[in-house]
Amino acid sequence: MEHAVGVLRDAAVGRTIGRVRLLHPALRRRLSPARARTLRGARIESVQRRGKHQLIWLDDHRVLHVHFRMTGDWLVDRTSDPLPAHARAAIELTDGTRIVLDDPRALATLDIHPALASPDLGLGPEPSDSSFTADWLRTRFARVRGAVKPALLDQRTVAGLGNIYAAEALWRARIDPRAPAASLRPAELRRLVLAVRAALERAASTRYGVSKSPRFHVYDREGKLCRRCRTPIVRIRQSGRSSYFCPRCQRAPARSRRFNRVPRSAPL
DNA sequence: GGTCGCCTGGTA
DNA sequence: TACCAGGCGACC
Repeated sequence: MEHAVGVLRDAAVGRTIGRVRLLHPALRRRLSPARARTLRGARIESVQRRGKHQLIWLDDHRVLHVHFRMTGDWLVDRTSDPLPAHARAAIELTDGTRIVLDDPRALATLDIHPALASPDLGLGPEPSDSSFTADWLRTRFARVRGAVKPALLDQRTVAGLGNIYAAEALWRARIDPRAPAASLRPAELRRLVLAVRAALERAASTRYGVSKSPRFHVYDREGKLCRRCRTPIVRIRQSGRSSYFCPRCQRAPARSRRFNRVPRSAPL
């Protein structure tokens, strides 16, 4: 994401939109071509990332709001070039630059927000923000009945964390993805904060090929050996998504096991 | 909370 | 051919 935003910023800021082409019916259903036409002549003032969202601020104070979903990316070329195979939208600038939304699965979204209405994205803190703390997680998770992994994927908990890096972070923090979110102890929450940051920093550096170490510790490693304890990695399904974890070094917290135990006084 | 549908492409 | 996919909103 950081990379994509940089590409967009370099190509677009300070330039003027000539036209925006919507090249896939799903995008045209969401944003009418007539509305897209109103972007003509707008100057791009700045580009901002919030979580997985990209906000393109225009000089008329409207916001062009882009979300890549699964497979979106930017390709920058020239208006005169042939369109790439999976071009779903194209932002043509008056200087001849073309910013192509390349998106094989065509799940990315484009929206225009009216002037003076800063979009409410419903996001929690960025992982790097000082407000993303163990205390914040404790507050969030206290109201959650379900497992920690789905709770961590909720963008209101932390902005920008996806399925892969949620799995990676839980592995780093040695937390069972099935553990009830509300059962996590302070020490685990502190580890989780650091682990989320570490996992995402790793994601950013991998993007540039800085790191030579393997891409993932657990994600997509079903049956392969845990890098810490050599136990085979397990894949399960949680809220419709794959979760990968090490059944040995990501144990459910001791406290939740105690909670689950039937009290001695309870009748059988 | 969980499941489905959106879309298309890669892989077994 | 079937299943899988890094997200998310609509729906139960």
